[in-house]
Amino acid sequence: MSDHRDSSEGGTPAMARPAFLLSSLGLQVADEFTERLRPLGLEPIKFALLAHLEPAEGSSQQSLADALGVHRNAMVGLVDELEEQGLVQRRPHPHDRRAKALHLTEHARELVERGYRVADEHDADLLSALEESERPQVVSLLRRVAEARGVSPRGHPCLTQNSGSVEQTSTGRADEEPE
Amino acid sequence: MSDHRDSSEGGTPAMARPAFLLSSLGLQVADEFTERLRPLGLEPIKFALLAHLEPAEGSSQQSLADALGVHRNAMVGLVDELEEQGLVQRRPHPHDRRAKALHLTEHARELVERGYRVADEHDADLLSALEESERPQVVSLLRRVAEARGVSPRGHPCLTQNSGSVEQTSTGRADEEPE
DNA sequence: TATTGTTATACTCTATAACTATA
DNA sequence: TATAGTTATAGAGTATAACAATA
Repeated sequence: MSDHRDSSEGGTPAMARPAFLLSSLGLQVADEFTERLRPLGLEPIKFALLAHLEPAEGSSQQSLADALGVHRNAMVGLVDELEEQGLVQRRPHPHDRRAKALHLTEHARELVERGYRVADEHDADLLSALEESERPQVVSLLRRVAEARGVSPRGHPCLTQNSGSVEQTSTGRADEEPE
Repeated sequence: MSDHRDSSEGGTPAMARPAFLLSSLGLQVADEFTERLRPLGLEPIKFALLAHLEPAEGSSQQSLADALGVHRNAMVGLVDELEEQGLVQRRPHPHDRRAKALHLTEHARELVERGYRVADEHDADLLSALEESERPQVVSLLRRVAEARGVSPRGHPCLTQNSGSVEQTSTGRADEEPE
């Protein structure tokens, strides 16, 4: 099966090139996670939002946006939709009347739980072609590569939206809002 | 260094999840390749086009589009730009007056050569954090995972454009045009 | 003066349809 | 009737700017 025409490419077959292999696999994996999440009515970025919010309820949109690496402008639409889905609520912020305190609904907490299970299944299926003993090996090797290259959770495909504002920000840093 | 706040995520830290690790790394790698290719005046899809054309000069736009997994509509713009860059030429096709036979210029052949070198360097740098002996290990492990999941060069991020036409195609198959 | 949330706008990308000339 | 190349258009996604309320 599969038409391996890669040998026509410049000496090294494409699938023997680490970079090509990694980027191809990475995209396929991201796409598949998106599909697995779809039945829950969530896109990856929305799952990430809910998951980040779960241990930090009451956060402002701005601080959540910072944590996710998205711009606050994009945050508005995300929260709009999640609110329509009955997953988050915007409440007045106790310490800052400009801000909205975000809260999860009970339904959302269930969804986050299910989302993590989907991720667990995805992870398990992903490496199912390898021997039990080999799985921690790849993860460890990949992790070392990722660390050496400064890959952080923040740079994730799903979270890649508008994160760099050119607006006039003098301090350049917003502080955490507790509780 | 790096603020590892991943431990806040549902039991398993994000960077310990194979799927998250792979998709994050994959995106970063793809982005970096794009950057490394930029000085050549090439985007990945254009490099792929030239590289595919190199051992198959005289191909029609349609057959090249099929090989790359892009739609022929998108092909037009790509070839337009490559022609403006003085990298490809559209000549009359010897056997089919509807088609254009694509040919590389001498400059393009040099660029393809340089592009492959960029890819080689990228591959080398990518795994430089690992021991010599570990590098073929990751590649082998990843390749087995990729094969088990049916990941082919065709599904590459760079090549992901409009490949599914809904137009009326009865036979659904175009034949190769030699020489 | 700076920041939060919001809205509107512009810009890029991609997908689809439709046209022409050939087959 | 089907296919190669082309063009135009529509839609999604993303980035930027600007505004009102509040700090």
